[in-house]
Formats: sequence, structure tokens, C-alpha cells
Amino acid sequence: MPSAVDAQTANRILALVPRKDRQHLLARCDKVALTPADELCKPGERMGYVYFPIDSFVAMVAPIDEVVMQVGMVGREGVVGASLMLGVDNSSLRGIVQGGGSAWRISAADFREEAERSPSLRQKVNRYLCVQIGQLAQNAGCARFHLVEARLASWLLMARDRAHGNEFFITHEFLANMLGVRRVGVTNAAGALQARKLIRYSRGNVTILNGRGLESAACECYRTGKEMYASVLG
Amino acid sequence: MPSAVDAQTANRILALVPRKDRQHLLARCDKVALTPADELCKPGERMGYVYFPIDSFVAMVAPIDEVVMQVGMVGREGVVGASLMLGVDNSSLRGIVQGGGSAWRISAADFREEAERSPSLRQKVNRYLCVQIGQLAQNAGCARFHLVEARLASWLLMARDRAHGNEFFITHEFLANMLGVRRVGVTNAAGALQARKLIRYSRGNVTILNGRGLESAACECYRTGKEMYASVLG
DNA sequence: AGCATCTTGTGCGGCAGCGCACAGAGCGGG
DNA sequence: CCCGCTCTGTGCGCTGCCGCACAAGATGCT
Repeated sequence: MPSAVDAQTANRILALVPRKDRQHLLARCDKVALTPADELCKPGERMGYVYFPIDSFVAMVAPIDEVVMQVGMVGREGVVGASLMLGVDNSSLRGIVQGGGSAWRISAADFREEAERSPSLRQKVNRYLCVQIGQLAQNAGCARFHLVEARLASWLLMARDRAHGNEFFITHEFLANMLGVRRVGVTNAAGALQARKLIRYSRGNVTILNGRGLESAACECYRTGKEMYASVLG
Repeated sequence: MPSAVDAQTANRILALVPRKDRQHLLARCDKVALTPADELCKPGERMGYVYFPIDSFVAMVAPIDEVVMQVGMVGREGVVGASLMLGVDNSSLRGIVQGGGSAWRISAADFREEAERSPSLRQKVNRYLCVQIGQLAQNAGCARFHLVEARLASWLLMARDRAHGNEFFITHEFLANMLGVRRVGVTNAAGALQARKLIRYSRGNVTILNGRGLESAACECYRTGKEMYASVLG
């Protein structure tokens, strides 16, 4: 159980702004519980809130041909709704909670005011936006070129980094949607990873058994993404 | 031959900022000629300049597995180097000139100052950034799901919108790199479009014969992208 | 215990695109 | 005019994934 101080710094963006600014911001935040499948924002619709995940994580998905595909993932290293900083109220992506947990929530209007008064907050959120742009581009290539098994490994590692630990819940079906492949494709890829003792996967319960091994099974995108984040917000 | 006034407003971002701010900015700009294959920015390297294309256009590409893939296209409707606005000096994408022509160029430092003093400029560039984010996401799905022929049609239409007219120069080989497919894939797709009298394509010289027809051959991404732009910057 | 439901595993034909290789076609320079 | 270069067209076997369909295991509710 994290203490109150931990909770304040658990979100890495918030942790990077000076304590004074952070406390001013947090005073206007609610701590909310996010449960899987909650929809935080919708393409074309006004964003009412900005979210700073604490121990939850959110899939950013784009609609494409009547279905959706994941194009980004936001956990405690980021923020959902950063584009409000760009003066655009409408989201262009859909944000769906994937890993349940808590997050700081602030209304769009309050967030704007806080951003106005804290250059540091502005800077950090802007930088995060920049990272997201890079990751969107990376992801496009990943989805185009990389094999399902490698993409699955990447996804699991990214989820691990954002979730509480080495275990989380996600069905093949749902993962297939995120990766933009058939459910059977995930079943096979997961089977292969399991045969290599890298993960255990049973009825939605994933456990990462060998993180290192999984990293070498993953495509470069996992490492690249981490490095990009570190170089901009490290 | 466009007049001086036309040239000032030929870039749509600039056209959207008040005349006074625009002239202040243009006073610090150089009008430069961009020729195909010029590299305006490079991943990981400092961006020295910001470019406002007038009648040139630029491919934004991401490195992936030792090759590159196009993830965006910037012409007179946009600006290259917008991420400077986010306080990040390093580009995450590579910008390669595809359609020769001219552009307004301003140094990064000057651009920052101008952005500082013109809220309108800030707003427009920020909004454009938001559009780019949406298009990056769209593009990821496009590259993953859509057939080469439809993607080729989309690409040609986007190039037409950004270029001088219905004709431009681009070899199959180069296009294949942009789309992330084999050269032969482009050859076949182009052959199919040509057989349907939608384009003429000979040794790099493309002519769009039937724009409407080409639009119906293209994937939705073309229309979606235009609509997104219009809804944010219209 | 029994049943419905959700999740996972397997099999099969088909297809778009890949890698490779080579042949022709247009174009410019010596 | 011929040579070399760039660009385009064609053929062939392969593969990763798709769509579809069905079986089997796990879980929870009555």
C-alpha cells in the first residue's frame, strides 16, 4: 500500500514538476479508480478530464475500418489528454483503460489553468507529447513489419512496465484487437512464447517468467520506445 | 508566377495568423529552394530551422529495421519542425523533400521568439501538431490493413494536394520505400490504376487523369485526413 | 451436478505480399 | 550510333496471416 507521498510521485510526469506546482495541481485533482474497459476519451468528442495514471494503464486506440487498433499505451510514465495542451479540446484517439488501478483526474479547465501557471508542468507534458509522437511513428512501422510473436512480446513488456508487476489480465481476443491481428494469431504466438518458458498464459492471466528472454523475443520497438522516453524526459 | 502577397499566404498555417504577426515572422525568414532528397531534419539531431513549405512538400519518415517508412507528409498546409514548439530540439522523424519548390525558412531560435510573441502563431502550429498526431495514428492502421493499390492511390492524392498540380515525379522504387512495400508491389498497383485510366505513369512521371476515380480507389484515410485537418484548422 | 458461457486450441484453404531473378524499355553521354 | 544506366515489367516459389469453423477445457451460476 503506497503512502500518500508515494502516490503523489507515482506518476512520473508529476514527479518531474517542482513540489510546489505539483501540490497546487493535486489540490484540484481527484483520485479516481479506473476499471478495465472504462473509456476516458473518444475521437471527436470533447475531453472533459486529464488523467495522470498512478498504477493503472490505458490503451490509446485509433478507429480503422470499423475496428480499432492500438497505437499507444499510457501508464504512470505519462498522461492521458495531453493534447489539451495544444489548445484542441477534441481527442483524436480513444483511450480505454486496460489495467485497472488509480489515477489523478483533473478537469480540462483546471488543467489549463494549472498549465498556465506552471512552466514546468507545461514543459513536461509537452515533452511527453513529443515522446508520444515518436512512439506513434515507431508503432506504425512495427504494425507494418514485425511478426506477431515479436509484437506480442513487446506489448507484454510495455504492459509490465506500466502495471503493478509481472502479472496482469488480458484475453487473447482483446490482445488480438489491440495488435490488429486474429485471435488465433495471438493464441499461436502466446503458445510459442510459453513453450520457450518466457511467459505463462492461462485464461487471460499472463505471468512474465523471464523478462530478459522476453526482451530478446520482442522487436526493437520496445527498447527504442524506452530510450526515446529516457532521452526526452530522463 | 505567384506574386509576393500570394507567396506570403501560400502557406496555410501562415495564412491563418494575423497579417501583422505574419509579417513580423516573415521578416526573419529566408525564402529557400528545396530540392528532392534534401534532408530537413534527422532523428536524434538538433533541428536548426523550421520550414513553412510554399509549393514544395516533404515526407516525414521513421527509421524501422534499417529502412524507412513514411508516416506523414507536409506541404503548404503545414510546417516542418513544429515539435520545437514543444520545447524539444531533437526531431523524432526524418524530413525528406519529395516535391521540389520553395519554402520559408526560419532559425529555431527566431522561431521560438516569434512563437513567444504571437499567441496566434502558437495556436495554429499547436493545432497543426494535433492534426499530425491524428494522422500518425491513422497512418499506422493504414499501413497495417490497407492494400497497396489503395494506399498508392491515397498517396498520389495527398501529393497532388500538396504539389503544384496533377503531375509530379516519383519513381516506383522510391514510392515503395515510402509505403513500406516492394518496388514490384508499386509497379503492379500502379499498373492496375493505369489500366483503369485513373493515372498515367511513365518513368517516374505521374499524371493524375481522374481525381474522382482515384479517390474512390483510395482508402478512407485520404478523406479522413482531410476532414481532420479541416475540423481543427478549417 | 448440470448447464451456459467464456476462453483457448486446432485444422484447412486462400491470398496479399515477399525475395529473388531476369528481361525489356527509355534515355543520355561519349 | 552504341553503350551504360535507370526505370519498369514479368515470373515463380514461399510465407505469414486471414477467414472460417469446430472441438475442448475452464469457470461460474442455478
